[in-house]
Amino acid sequence: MGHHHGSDHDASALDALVARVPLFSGLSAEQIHEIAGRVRPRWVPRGTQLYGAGDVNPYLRIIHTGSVKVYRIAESGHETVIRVLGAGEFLGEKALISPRASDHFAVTLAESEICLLNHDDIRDYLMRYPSVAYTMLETISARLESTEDQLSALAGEDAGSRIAAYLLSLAEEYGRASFELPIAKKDVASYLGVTPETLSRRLAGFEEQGWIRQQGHRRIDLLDRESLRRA
Amino acid sequence: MGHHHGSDHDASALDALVARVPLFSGLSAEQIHEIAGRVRPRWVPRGTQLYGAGDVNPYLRIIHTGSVKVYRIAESGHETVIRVLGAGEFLGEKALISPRASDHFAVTLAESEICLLNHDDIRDYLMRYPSVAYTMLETISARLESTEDQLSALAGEDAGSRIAAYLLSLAEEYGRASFELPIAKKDVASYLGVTPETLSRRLAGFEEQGWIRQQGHRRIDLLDRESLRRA
DNA sequence: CGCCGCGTTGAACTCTCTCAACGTGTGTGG
DNA sequence: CCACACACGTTGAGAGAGTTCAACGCGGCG
Repeated sequence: MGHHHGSDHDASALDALVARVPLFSGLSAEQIHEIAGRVRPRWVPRGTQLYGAGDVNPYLRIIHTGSVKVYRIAESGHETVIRVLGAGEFLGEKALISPRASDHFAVTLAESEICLLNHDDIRDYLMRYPSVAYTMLETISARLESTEDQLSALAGEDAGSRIAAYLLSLAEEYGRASFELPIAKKDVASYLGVTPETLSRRLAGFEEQGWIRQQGHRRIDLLDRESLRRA
Repeated sequence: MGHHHGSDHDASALDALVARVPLFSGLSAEQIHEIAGRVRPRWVPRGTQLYGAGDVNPYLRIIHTGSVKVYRIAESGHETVIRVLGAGEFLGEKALISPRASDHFAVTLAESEICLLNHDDIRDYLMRYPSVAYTMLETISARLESTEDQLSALAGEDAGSRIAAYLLSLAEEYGRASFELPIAKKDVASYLGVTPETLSRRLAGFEEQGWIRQQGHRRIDLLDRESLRRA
């Protein structure tokens, strides 16, 4: 949409940008303005690696538009997608709290507008504004729960169940039975702890059963949610 | 050791108990005393279920002595041990932050002295004492990282590697090559995402290779860490 | 328009689970 | 204090789900 790659916001637009970030939702206009003064928004092209394992990362990153894939690479070389973050979400908080070298990777999945916040600044806000700390606690806690969900599903459910559950959760999130996968199938596969081949075969199986319909490589229609739920 | 099951602490002993909790390590003596006044320590027998899925849990629990196993049960019925908490650690914070019904279980693995803190009180401390919020953030963030570790290991490493890595992490934690498993083998198996049979076979294999030695059902000596690391 | 990465399909393999039987130790009650 | 019981742990054999390796078609980005 014709954005320049750089800071093309004037001061009030920047305030508005910061005000839309859930992490700062409890703050007053003055406090928002203070933070906006410390913030550096950047347009980042698709496919950019924000950081990798071993990097020291003195920034908290806030995603205004676009999306970011966070993943790990096990010693065996296997890549696991941990989560995908979208507009309003942040990443890089781990280094803020326990400043060891990061062991995960982050890459943009689409062109994204991302703000960088200095760790020292954020730590200052955490101490001065309890609502910021509390909101961050809420967010991290929700991530922990979701990661625990993935873990117990991986340990306890078979591939078909995990895939079906994932489709149902997408449908619920979008409020529709027809939707596009938010990430490439290979990333879905990694996120669900299966190989792309297995994902492909299971989806083909679901389609054969008449439970879903696939159009192109991304669009999926759920035709029989009840059967999927029982899968 | 002859403890009564009930509150057998006098006021100053209670202060000392609270002062030893890492969550409150940043607070002054007066602030500790204030919290101690709100706290109810309890002796809980081994094997007691603290809460289960579906329970609404208006308490943050702090473990003074003993240990607690936190686990989930997947829809398939499969039990997954998420983590084991020991002295100084807390549980029940999820309900505090997003008060939905809990979907996990907690049970004491040994007789434990546990404090109950009202959610309303804790929320109050979080807002008034930034160091409490910050320490909680540190803790939850470390748990998130450890859960992500489990997840990527489960998705990317085979059973032998996970077991070897677990043994090595125990040795590092204790600072010795000889140690006792902190939990029963069946719980270790669940934590590592394998069946007890597989764990037993792999440990027997390690022993056959001369990498470890088992004594009784709990004690393990690491004889060749380098080989374990390569497993 | 060309190319590379993604997705799909097939076939063989293997790791782990499942089911079953047996041994062991720990805690409890007589 | 001993006997028993039950949960835990071990070992064996068999089955199955998912992976791996390979080839091919397609489509989207440059």
